[in-house]
Parts: sequence; structure tokens; C-alpha cells
Amino acid sequence: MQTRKTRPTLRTISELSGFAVPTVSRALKDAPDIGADTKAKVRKIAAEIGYVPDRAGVRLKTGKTNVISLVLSTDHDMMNHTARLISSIAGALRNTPYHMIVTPYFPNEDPLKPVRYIVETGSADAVILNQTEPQDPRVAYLMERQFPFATHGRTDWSDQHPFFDFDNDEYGRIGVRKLAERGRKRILLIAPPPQQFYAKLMIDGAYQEAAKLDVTCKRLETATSDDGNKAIRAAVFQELTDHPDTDAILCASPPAAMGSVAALESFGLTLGQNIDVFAKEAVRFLTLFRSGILAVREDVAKAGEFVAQAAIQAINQPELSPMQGLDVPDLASLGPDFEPDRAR
Amino acid sequence: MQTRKTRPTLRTISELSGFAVPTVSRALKDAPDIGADTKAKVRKIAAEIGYVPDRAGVRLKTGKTNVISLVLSTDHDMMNHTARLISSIAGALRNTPYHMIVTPYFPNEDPLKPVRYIVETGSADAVILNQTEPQDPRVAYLMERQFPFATHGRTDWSDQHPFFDFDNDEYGRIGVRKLAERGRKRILLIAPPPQQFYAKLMIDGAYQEAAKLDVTCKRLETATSDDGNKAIRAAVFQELTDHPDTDAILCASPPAAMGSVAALESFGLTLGQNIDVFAKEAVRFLTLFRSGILAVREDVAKAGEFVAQAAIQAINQPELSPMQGLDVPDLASLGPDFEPDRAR
DNA sequence: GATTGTTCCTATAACGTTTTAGATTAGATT
DNA sequence: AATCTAATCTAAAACGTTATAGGAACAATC
Repeated sequence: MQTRKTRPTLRTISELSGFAVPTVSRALKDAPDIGADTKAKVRKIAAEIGYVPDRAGVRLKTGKTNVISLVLSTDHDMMNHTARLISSIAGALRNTPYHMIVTPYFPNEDPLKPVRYIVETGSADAVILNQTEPQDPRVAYLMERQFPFATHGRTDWSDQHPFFDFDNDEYGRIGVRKLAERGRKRILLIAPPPQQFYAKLMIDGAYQEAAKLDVTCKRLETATSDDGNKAIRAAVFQELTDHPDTDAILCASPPAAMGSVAALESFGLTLGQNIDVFAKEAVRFLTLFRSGILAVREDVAKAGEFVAQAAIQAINQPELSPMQGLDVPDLASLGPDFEPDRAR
Repeated sequence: MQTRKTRPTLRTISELSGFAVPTVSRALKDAPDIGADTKAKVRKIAAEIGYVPDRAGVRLKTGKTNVISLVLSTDHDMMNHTARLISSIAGALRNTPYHMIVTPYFPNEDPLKPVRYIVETGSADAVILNQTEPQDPRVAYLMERQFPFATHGRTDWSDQHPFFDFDNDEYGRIGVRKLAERGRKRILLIAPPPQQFYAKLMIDGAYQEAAKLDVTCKRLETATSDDGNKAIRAAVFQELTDHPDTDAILCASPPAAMGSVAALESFGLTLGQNIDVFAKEAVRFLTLFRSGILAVREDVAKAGEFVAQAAIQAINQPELSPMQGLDVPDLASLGPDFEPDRAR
């Protein structure tokens, strides 16, 4: 247990070993022009005194920050998602030299501002973005500057950059399939806003599967899955009034599911009996609250780990083709039905 | 619009202005030994070319990192809370020179490890902790080293360090009061684990208020608010079986409320009619799902802003008495009742 | 006219690291 | 024995910043 007042530097090792500072530096990074026994000796001393390279020194000299910046918007209130993402990225970075800094931007702010700041001041080696749009200006900016980045969510150019995304096409299919399997015929789809990239994927998937299984699937026109609980509730209530034969609702978000349940109950329907609701969620809570809801898990932890590694690869091996991944939803993640009386 | 290939440094300004580099440095920080017109000239050039101090240079020379590290555990699944905290801290740091880095620790890890890393490598100027225990070893460590920090949650030594906390004493009181006001007589309290600091506060508050209002309040012995949904459900179900006269449940966490609702419904009771549930939540969702639940808001955004400023004060003015704050729960945050049919 | 202050600036060095160029030594080749 | 080559090391400089010490110019004092 060392009780040195100041932390050890390369010079400390240099003095202790008798080698010059650059020799120590090169020995520690296993350079070819350093003798084997020198390396061994230096490494031993470094380990003994607990040497850790000074980040400022490295950064000043090399320009490498060893920082990955997570830039995220704070407008949505489905923040469970965000927290998962943050901790899984941080977890993936645990045994790397990278620190994660979180840079939020706020609803009234220019989304490009934090990204530009990072690029211009060189305050990170890579950026991770979420909630991408089809023509996301942040992605365009980063691609143009050739600054390393990875996104959670696709864009129009996602064949050219690293991303991880939930497979919304398959989600649409699987939802319709499950609902049809339960005998439902008239499915209402509460889709994401049309300008979001994944909206089209989900809608197409659902429609195609519906055609195949001979059920109808109709998109709700008066609200999207990004709207607030209230708006969704009202829109669904109206839809049920206009089309009382609706017997299933496929939701693109937990708030959509919550609003739907509220609407159908105030309409006099009983969840799981004369109507079904299918949804996805990052953290299990829909099904804990309403046993009847059918919900698959969106694996945000996997997303976080993936984008973290994708960002690191973008930094270190920009010549490789970008890492790209899809989270394919799985009916198995529905889990056993919720049965309170059989608890424990 | 500058199109310089490399970003401007003090030397750039030095060359442009004719002053020496240290003069420029001192001029920009408004040192008393620099002439007024020199300052004006330097500042003008700095603004024009968009000079931003290089963090690595400052850090190397001064040891000041301009980083605040948020250390948080990832075990709880009430992560909404965490996401709010993160974004509000980040928001509070927006117009300061501070960056926020997030350092998580995992259930199987030593909670002291990340804190020790930060202190030993000097990788931040201050630390923010959450989920504190009464004798939190991280707090003890930081106090001993006199390293700046702030906590979300109190400890046994919280008169000596900066903190922000929810006022759990008042929460106990207000909960009992509201339930009594609604005519409830037999209140079951699902309290936090006894080793947590705030458990005692909440229990005492609830008991005292109950005595005053002539209702009974009894703590659930077989589960705590930190237990999983299942365990809580089972425990509450058993309690209702043993004491069918229970007509209210006061919960210390959203999962406790969710488990309680599930249990009472499978027991045959109707929420809001023959039994009430009172809870707190950081983000509104309990009441969106179950109109009958009584839930006050715990203002995590306020907490984040507070601890951010408390940390900055601990860095810059350690001689001042530490910033300490309480979030007093307010019945007004209950909001209007949830009425789906009157939506919009 | 020499001394003492002020005021405002500059020169130098330093933080810890890595890069570049060069030095030393030993062994192999002529 | 002189020359070349390879292996292994060191010296010096640099990244951008700030702290310390000191210098030049000028005014005020004796």
C-alpha cells in the first residue's frame, strides 16, 4: 500500500527504474524497440506503484480524449428507456479507457448544438445519438466531418453508419400474428409519427402480416404513439365509438398502451376479454399493472452495449464496415401471464 | 465564419494581438495586472475567432478537470428516477464549464471502487452520489479525504455534508392525513428497508400523524418497498387475509403501490372504493394507469439541480456551510382525478 | 539626480505524455 | 581492423495552459 502524496507518473517509474521517461512510456505500450527485460522491469514497477496514465497528459499530447459522449434529448417522458441506455453504455465501457459524458439537449434547443460543440472543441473521440430522424441533421453533420459516431435508431443513410435499432418491421408482424392467433380480427395500430424512420417499417410489417392472416389492420389517424396519454385516450375513445368492432390495439409505445387501456375501459370493454392490447416496453411495468396486456420486451441494454462497441470500433478501426445491429422482438419475452393469486 | 484547420489557442491570439501568451491568458481571466485596453483587444480577438480554452491544457497545468462525476448504482429498476436525475444534473451544468461523466457500479461490485478511482486518479473535481445509506462508506471515504461531493439522500452525518433529500417524515404525515380525510381507519404502511436512513423518518411521521388523527397505522413486516413486485404482492395479499379490515395502504415506492393494487384486486377489493392506496412517484404513471391511486410527486428534477449546484459550491467554496435541501411533498401535486370519459 | 513605487507587460518553466531524431553498443560482415 | 546493421536506449521538443519571477517604462518622492 503506497502512501505517496502525489500520484505516480512516468517520471516516478523512470527514477525508480533508471530508464528514461520515453523508454518507460514505450515499454508500457509494448513498443518493438524496447528490450524484453526492460519491459518486464518497467511493468513490474508500474504495477507495484499503481501507475495510471494521466488523462490530461495523453489528451494534450495526442488529442485523444478517451471520452465518448452520449448526446440525448430529454423531451420524451419515457425515460426508463434512457436510463437503461445510459447504464448499459457505461457498463460496456467499464473495462475500456473510455469515460462516458452525458450531454443532453432540451426541447427548445438546436439538436445540432451539442454535437457541434463536441466536434469543434474535440471534447470526445466519438458521439452516440438516440432518437434519430430519417434525415437527421446531426448524422449528416457527423458523417460530413467524418467524426466517429453510432446511433440508436436508423436514418435514411444507415447503411453507411453504425447503428443499433429495434426491428420495427418484425414488431408489426409479430404483433398482428399474436393478436390474430388470439382470434382478433379488427386491429387498430397506434403508429409512431410518420416522419420518424421506423414508423413506415412498423406500419408495413403490420399491414403485410394482416393481409396474410386475413385480418384487418388500420392505422389510427388522429394520434401517434408519441402523443401524450390524454390525446391518445381521446383518440382511441373516438375510434372505438366510430368503429365498435375493433377488437385489438397494436401500440408502438407504452404510453399508447396506457392510453388505450384507459380508453377501452371507459368505453366499457374489458381488456383481455373482448379486446386485446399489444405493446412493447423497455422495462417491465405494463404487464405488472395490467395482466391482460401483451407486451414484448425491447432490449435497451443490448442496444447500449452494441452502440458503445460500435462507437469504439468507429474510433479505432474506421476502415472497417460500420457495426450495425437489429433487436428482433421475441414472443418469448412476453413471459408467463400475470397471475396475482398464484404469487410466490 | 473562420475556416481554420486547427482550433485557435492562446498562441493564435498572441500572434494576432502581438501580446505574449501569458498576457493573453491573464487578460482573458481579467487579472488585475493587465491594462484595460489590452483586455479589450484580447477579448475582442478571442470572441472573433471563437477561442475556447483547451480542457487538457488547463487540466494538466492546474489539476482542475472541470468534470463532475455522477456515481450511481444500477440495481434498482426504478430507473425513471435515475434518468430524471441525470438529465436535470446535466441541465444544471449546461452553462458552467463542467462536464458530467456517469460512472455506474453494479450490484456485485464494491460501491467504493468507482469513488476511489475518481479520487485517486483525480478524474473529477466532485462526485455526486445517490441511494445513500446511513453509514455510507462512500460518504465516509469522501469526507475523510475532503473530496468535494454531494448526495441525493441523507446519511448519519448529513449535517456535515451537502445533500438533497425527499422529506420522508412529511410524506408519512401527509399520506396518513389524506387517507384519514377520505375516511380510512386502518392503514398499512409498506416502508423502506429499516437499514435505509429514510425508513425511520417515514415510519415515525406516519405513526405520529395516525395517533393524532385517531386512525391506526401498521407497518408491513413481511416486505419492504424495495422488494420486487411479486414479493410485495404476496405479502400484501397475506396481510389482507389476516386483517380484512385494512382499508388503506401507504406505499414508499411505486413498485409497492403496483404490487398492492394487484394484491387487493385479486383479493376482491376495488381500489378507491373499499380501499385506498397512497404512493409517491418521480414520473407520473401510477395515476395514468389507475385513476384511484393517490400519488404525490417526488421532484427529482429539483433534486438534480440542487445537488449539481451543491457540488459546484463544494468545489469552489469549501469554506461555506454545505448546501442542504429537502423536497417537501405537496398534496397539490396529486393533480385532478383521472377521468377518462372527460378526456380532452 | 538618484531612489522608490506603480503599472503593465514578457520570459521561463512546468504539468505528463508522446514523437522525432539521434546516440550507443554489440554483433555481423567485409 | 574497419564497416555495416540491428537492437536498444536517450535527448530534445512539443501539445496548451498557467505560475513565478522579473523587466521596462514612467511617475512620484526624496
